[in-house]
Amino acid sequence: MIPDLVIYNTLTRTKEKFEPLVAGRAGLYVCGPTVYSDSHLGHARPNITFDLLYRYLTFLGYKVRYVRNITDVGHMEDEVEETGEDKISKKARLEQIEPMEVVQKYMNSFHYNMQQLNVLAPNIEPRASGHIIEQQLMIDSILKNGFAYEKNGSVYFDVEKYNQQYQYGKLSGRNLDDIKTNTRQLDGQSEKKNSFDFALWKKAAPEHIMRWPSKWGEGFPGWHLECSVMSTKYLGEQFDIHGGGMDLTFPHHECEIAQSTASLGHESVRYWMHNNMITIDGQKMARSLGNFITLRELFTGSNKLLQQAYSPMTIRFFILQAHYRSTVDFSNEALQASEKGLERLMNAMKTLEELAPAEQSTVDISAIKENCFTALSDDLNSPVAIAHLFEGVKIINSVKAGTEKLSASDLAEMKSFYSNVVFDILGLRAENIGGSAQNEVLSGAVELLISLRKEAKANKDWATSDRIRNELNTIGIEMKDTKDGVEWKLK
RNA sequence: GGUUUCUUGGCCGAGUGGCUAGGCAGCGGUCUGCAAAACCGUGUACGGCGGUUCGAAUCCGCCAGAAACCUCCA
Repeated sequence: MIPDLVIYNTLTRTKEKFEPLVAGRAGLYVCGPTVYSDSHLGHARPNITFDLLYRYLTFLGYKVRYVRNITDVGHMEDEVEETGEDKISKKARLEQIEPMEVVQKYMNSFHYNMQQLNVLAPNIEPRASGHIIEQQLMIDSILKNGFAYEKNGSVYFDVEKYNQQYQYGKLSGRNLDDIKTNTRQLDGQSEKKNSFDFALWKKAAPEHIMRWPSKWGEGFPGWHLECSVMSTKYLGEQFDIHGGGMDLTFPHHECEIAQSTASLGHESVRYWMHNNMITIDGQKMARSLGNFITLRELFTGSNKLLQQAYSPMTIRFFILQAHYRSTVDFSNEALQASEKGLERLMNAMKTLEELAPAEQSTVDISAIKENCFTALSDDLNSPVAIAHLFEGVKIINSVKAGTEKLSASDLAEMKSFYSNVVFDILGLRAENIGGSAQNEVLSGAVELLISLRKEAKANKDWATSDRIRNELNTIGIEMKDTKDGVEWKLK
């Protein structure tokens, strides 16, 4: 009853049915972060998108191996830094600490942010610095196959030569002639045969902190090599899905294809998936543009652009409410809308647990279920799946109000369906469960105030009852009278 | 300049050759000592101009505007 999963393959620019290389198993590689500063909202997108994919594949019964790398060698900053030092060593200099200390610090904060967002850990999280030997071996094989050349202690990929035999640019829809006429001339490129050649191994300048020995001299691996190496090491020379941000399509993923092909004689990736960007005022949010909001700032509200703090689940829901291949524009209004929508959904989840079964159902729930899975199977259309969930919310609330009825079996089906989709697949979780706050002392104190207020209300002493509510509100505890008693939560 | 893509109601955001996406806000109502919340109901939009078609917001062309990539980037 769940339709076949169809995913959009950047390579063919069409939606294709997902057919794994090995029946029942799925191999997934996703480009992870370069850990040199705090993660921002933009980083949440691919991680949540591919977390959804991972969760959905798992739900569909695949045994998934999910590999997501940590880039801890650093990428070149040719334009900004004429010295050509990499991001990590630059940051290390600024903070006067070891490069690996920078890496550890921001890797930890990245992991923490991902946990907050309920992003599952990958099965393998390889680091570029831990695969220097493997990278050198791949360079060897590319050299041996004649698609690279050494110059002054650096090794470059020979794009023109590669393009004679294979097709450079197939992923991003470019051809070499266009690239030739349009590539900007950059400094320090005299070593390369052509400006569009890229480094496989780069000789380390004396001041460059991160360096490893090699047969070409001390240096460090090129920008694109780690992914080719680590994906095939852990998933095989050919594997199912490679994901990442759209901005990585060219040159990063294009170069990955070239490296793997030049080394192995064939491509490795069967389905390329790319998530779109998060924009702010219509422009891409990026570290380099300086228009980013870190996840920590979002969760605490400490950024001038933010009118309030937004919880991790609000951020997750916000991202899931847009299709992963569309841009999604940041705004306080949009996030507040997501916050309220999520609250409505989660309240319905709670209500669902409390519903009493009836003899017979007065509504058909099968359509919602089917529509929801149809949407998810259609290239992970989470916004449409969520829309169908909200149709169910209406039913749940109507049952609670007594205008509709659900049989015991339908009710059980609804419970498992909502739990599957909301918790397991979309990866949402309940937040702000006030009454059962972790802190028992606080709970006890608030319960006492609630009972005092109840007495005041019984005596129609509105001044006292309002005072308790208002002053708690000032302190940061929100108290609400509902039909079923008093609810409270930390704001 | 090249490559790719986008333009949907007050805001966000799906989708589609003919059948109300959804959320938020607004409005009306229910509930309530008050407040807040919650719940129910409610909106007929697809950049402009042409073309194809019985019929287009959906296909084609042109125009306008925007973005991503071409340079590290999620």
